[in-house]
Amino acid sequence: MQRKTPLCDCEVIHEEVVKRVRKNMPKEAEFCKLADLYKMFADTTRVRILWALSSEEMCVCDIAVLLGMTKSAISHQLRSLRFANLVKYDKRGKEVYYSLADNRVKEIFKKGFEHVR
Amino acid sequence: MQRKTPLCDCEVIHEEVVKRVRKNMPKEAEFCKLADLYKMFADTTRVRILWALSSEEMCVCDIAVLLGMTKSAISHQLRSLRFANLVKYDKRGKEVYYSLADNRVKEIFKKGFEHVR
DNA sequence: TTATCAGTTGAGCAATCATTCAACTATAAT
DNA sequence: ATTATAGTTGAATGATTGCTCAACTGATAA
Repeated sequence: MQRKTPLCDCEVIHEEVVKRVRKNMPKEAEFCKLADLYKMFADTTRVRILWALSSEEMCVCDIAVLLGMTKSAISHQLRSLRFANLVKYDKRGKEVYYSLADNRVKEIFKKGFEHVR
Repeated sequence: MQRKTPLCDCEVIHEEVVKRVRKNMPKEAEFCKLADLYKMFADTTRVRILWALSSEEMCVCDIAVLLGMTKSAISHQLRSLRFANLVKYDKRGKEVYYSLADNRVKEIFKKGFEHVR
């Protein structure tokens, strides 16, 4: 994800435009965080997991059955989602129950589905 | 992005949960479209381009200068964004002016930034 | 204690992807 | 016509990523 700061290969054509846009531009770090957030929604498996958890909490096996995938694959993805603070987990006995960290996740979904349809 | 239909490696633990969730589950194609949409936001360069275009229309050179990248790199990304119907372009003389395809893009942004901050 | 099952983890692999580079098109200026 | 500039394109490359596999942890059941 790291990006070096390369030189551009052309002259400014509309200096005022560039200046104006740059003025309000969020910091690189903000864009990184934003991209990292959307990365979590940028994969069919993760998006399906998130959708499933937006209906109710589920354990890893349930999700694996639902999506027809291995526990390992699901667990790996849940790890990323946990890292991104999108899901929380709760170990009860042998099982681990996952649920959405907050309902802002649902809102992001909604916006997306609106656009897609 | 294609995904084969592999077998899961465990028994159902909560059959009712799985059934219930599966019942309202959107089709795979829907999730694919959603993931593809978010993929466009899942990269710092693209997200910065989209943000820039959400302020005003810009030509490729302007964007290249703004982001300190080559025209080629920018052009490649604009191509993806055009393919995803997120930007439109308008050739005027030697320059090509890009702008957002519609303002739903901005709304998606807003949701994202809300979450990140 | 031993066996079993839920879940995690790390290495490895194949696929995807962002950028570079060089060659190209098209428009404008001389 | 020639030259210069804006932009596009395709191949090549290095990095990232999603899944598999096998080994592991830790809790329950026998």
